Amino acid sequence: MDDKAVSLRQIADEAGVSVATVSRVIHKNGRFSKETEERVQAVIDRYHYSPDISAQSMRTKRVPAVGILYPDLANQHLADIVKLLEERLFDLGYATFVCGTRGDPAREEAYIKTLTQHKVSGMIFLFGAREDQREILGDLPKVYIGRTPSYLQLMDDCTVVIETDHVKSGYMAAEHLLKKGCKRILFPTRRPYITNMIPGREEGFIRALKAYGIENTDEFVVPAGAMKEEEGYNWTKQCIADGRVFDGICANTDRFAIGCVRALMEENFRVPEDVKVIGHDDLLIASYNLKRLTTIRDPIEEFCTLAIDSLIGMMEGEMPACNHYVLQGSVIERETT
Amino acid sequence: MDDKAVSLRQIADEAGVSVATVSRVIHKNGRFSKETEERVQAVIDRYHYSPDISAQSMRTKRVPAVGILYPDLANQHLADIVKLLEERLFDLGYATFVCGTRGDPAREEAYIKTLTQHKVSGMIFLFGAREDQREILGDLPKVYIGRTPSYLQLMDDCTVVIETDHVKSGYMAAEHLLKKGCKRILFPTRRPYITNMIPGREEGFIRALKAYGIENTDEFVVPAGAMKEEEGYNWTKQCIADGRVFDGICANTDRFAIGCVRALMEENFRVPEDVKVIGHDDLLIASYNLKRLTTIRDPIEEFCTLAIDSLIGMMEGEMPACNHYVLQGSVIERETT
DNA sequence: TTGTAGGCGTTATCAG
DNA sequence: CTGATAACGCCTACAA
Repeated sequence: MDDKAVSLRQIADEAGVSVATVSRVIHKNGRFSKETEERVQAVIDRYHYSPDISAQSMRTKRVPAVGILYPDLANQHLADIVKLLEERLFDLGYATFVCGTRGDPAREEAYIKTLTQHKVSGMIFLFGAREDQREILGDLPKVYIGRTPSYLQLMDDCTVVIETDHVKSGYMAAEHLLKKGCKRILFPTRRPYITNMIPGREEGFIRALKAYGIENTDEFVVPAGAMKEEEGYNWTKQCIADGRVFDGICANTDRFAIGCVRALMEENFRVPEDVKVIGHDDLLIASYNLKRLTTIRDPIEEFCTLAIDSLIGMMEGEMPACNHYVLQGSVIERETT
Repeated sequence: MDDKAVSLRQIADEAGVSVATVSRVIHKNGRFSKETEERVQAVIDRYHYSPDISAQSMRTKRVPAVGILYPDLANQHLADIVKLLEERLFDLGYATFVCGTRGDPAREEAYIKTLTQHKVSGMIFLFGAREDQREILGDLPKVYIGRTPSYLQLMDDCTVVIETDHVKSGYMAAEHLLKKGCKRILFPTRRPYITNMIPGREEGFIRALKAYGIENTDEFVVPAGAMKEEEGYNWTKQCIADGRVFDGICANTDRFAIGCVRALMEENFRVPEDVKVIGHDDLLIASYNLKRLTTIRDPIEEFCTLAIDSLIGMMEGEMPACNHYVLQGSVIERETT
């Protein structure tokens, strides 16, 4: 009753049928009698038989596995998503390969090549497909979460994009502060732009300001560097040193926002009384900070559910019902606003 | 010059040699002339040929991939390790499968079965192999990081364990506080014990107290629940409510410690002046908290380097030079002590 | 040093 | 409904 090395052949012999029949029974392809099925199934169960993946993939050109590509797993937001995707995929019979591209196009390409060689059944890109890989990937099912690759003009039947409406997110963040009474909200903007950034949020921010009667929006968009704690801290200190007057900060990331809060408190501003701060991402870190951070959260569970459903569907040959989902983030109000 | 469907056969034909020769050249098995090698290699390069993994694994029973099993990727400590391992493995030619066991033995077993079916070349267990899988896994190379499975009595040539000396860690944490002048340090202990816990730290804590002349250690070990923020918060509030007198807390995790700090500040204790707190793990969250948390950090880079080196070695047929590495953590001093 | 040929475990085609 | 049998692409004795 040992699991090792039982082959289709042996099952067939044991059941007194041909390999073809066993194969049919396994794949429920019909064309076998009820009676044969039972006999074969019994033997399969008895031996705990399951097909050899290598042999299978040799003919089918496919392995029951998918690859997930992302810039960096040390980013908790991404780790959370990978976790959800992987666990769900496993339950559905797919193993998952992970690929930390570091946002490096060369590395991304290498990963794609490797995944292709491993004959994955599908791929999921998280926040960062750089190059146009449509040629190489052909009609392999793929899902892009979080961002629409610029080259993806028209959708085909093998790709689905799931993202949040960043303009809306930016708008919501700003509006949250405006409703709390802020009159002068600063928005740290990445200059120069990098692919990774989400300009939509800035646009949403500006729209919100205008909607609330603030016209000179340029004054409130202040260039910043990267979007980590360090930069948030320095940027805030600089704003203060420059004599800027403000009562709100609409940060692009929680990590940046956390740096802002620290700087503000060091400079004896009260948060949220003097300055309100809102972040983006809802990292764990956001809820256990200096001040629990108010933030905008992406609906990652929904991301993942949609992604898996779409991907599985495509991998099973269906056409995606929709190939561009635009979801909405939500405000998680805590102590900084 | 397209990459698709070039087979050994075609390369052989193109180069005017037999498939055997091409295979030998690829695997540098010797038994071919310098001249032939060049000719063959040229064709291989020209076609960007690389062997079909499925076909290869069908004979070799091995796929250039390893599986990493861990309880939960939402735990940042684990995500950090997975990141390091994966990126390194990829550079060495191995893809990586990830498996979130949720600490569930049944799930773990299912993952192991799947990985076996995929013919991984090795496995890495992070903080949590539950069952004795030696039977099933046979002599597959495996590395356990962070914890020695209880059943692993004697080491064989296909398994390596890498962990920190938890007694030492507990000792260091306590000693750090003692040296800072703490006289009454509390240690939250998990009751009842769960597999996941690391009793060694408690022992180290007790030893440190005794070494510093404190004999009634029982008084300072206070039962707690899980080791998250919530529990740390409640546990601290309870200690205060119970009228316990203390000037230090030696927490088992950063997350617990963070809850402690929050509770302390709410109760108007000054940190670190009135009470000093030290955590464990050095999560990102630790360095951007209410107060930047002093903590004990495991040498995860070293974990990963050793793990990869050992695993790769074993996968290439070498015997591990050492099969039980016991490393030391280190104190990262910040604002809470 | 090089080539031939068998087999790894499946799936799929094509007869019965 | 069922059974031979030919691929699939590679590795590796065994021969030459």
